[in-house]
Amino acid sequence: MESCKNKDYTIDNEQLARFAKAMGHPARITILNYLASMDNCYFGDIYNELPIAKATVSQHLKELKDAGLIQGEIETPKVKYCINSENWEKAQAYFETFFALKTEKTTCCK
Amino acid sequence: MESCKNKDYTIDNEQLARFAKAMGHPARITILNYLASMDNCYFGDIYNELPIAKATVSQHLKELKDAGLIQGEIETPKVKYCINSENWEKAQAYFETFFALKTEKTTCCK
DNA sequence: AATATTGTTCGTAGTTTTGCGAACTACGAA
DNA sequence: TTCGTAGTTCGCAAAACTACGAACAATATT
Repeated sequence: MESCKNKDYTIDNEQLARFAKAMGHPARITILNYLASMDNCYFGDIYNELPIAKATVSQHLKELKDAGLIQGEIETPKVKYCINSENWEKAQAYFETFFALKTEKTTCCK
Repeated sequence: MESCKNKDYTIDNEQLARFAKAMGHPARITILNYLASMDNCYFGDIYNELPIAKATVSQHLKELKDAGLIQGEIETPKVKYCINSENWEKAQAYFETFFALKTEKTTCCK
């Protein structure tokens, strides 16, 4: 019957997935938690919170930055990272909306 | 100086990352959206919502099931999927708590 | 018994992720 | 200039992810 399956994913679903993917690693959750609750947010501090090599920390930070959840600023000789508030709130709204979809539903199976 | 870096990730951070990772693909977000808003949730319906092969759909469903976000039930000859409400709420709470951490903070850089 | 329906599983291919050490950049201090 | 500090980038390896077609299982229909 070949039903019309040339659907693409919606922009919103892509964006939510992007945020979720960025959060999809314990190191990155730890980083975000740390940044969300601290004022001091230098690379070295973050590195000390994590059980991984600094090269790897740098990579995770890059991914979070690419996803828009954090931002960095050079403060020679250190690098200061922090939450990107604008996108943080955007992400929060995305997740909130997403989970709210379910609310009043009855379970459909089992 | 070898600061003590044998920290592990916390269980909560691991769990949140697990949920986030499961949500980290547009196909899986689409599936969850669909299941969260429908009562009919057979494999075929889900398959028709997605621009990918059924083998791939099956794989994504398996990942969501492994992460605990959905559950399936055989209703010969079909398979009925739905949200796992208990874990859905757990995930919702995890994300809510996570994002709430930031609230009143001033931006720490830039 | 042969067919059709509905999904799952297998095997495979290509891409991405994760992680590390080593090399590198940029700057300040000795 | 040489050294130390603070991070990033490079190159590599192993593992995980994404996707597909083909084969398979389980049941219902002809």
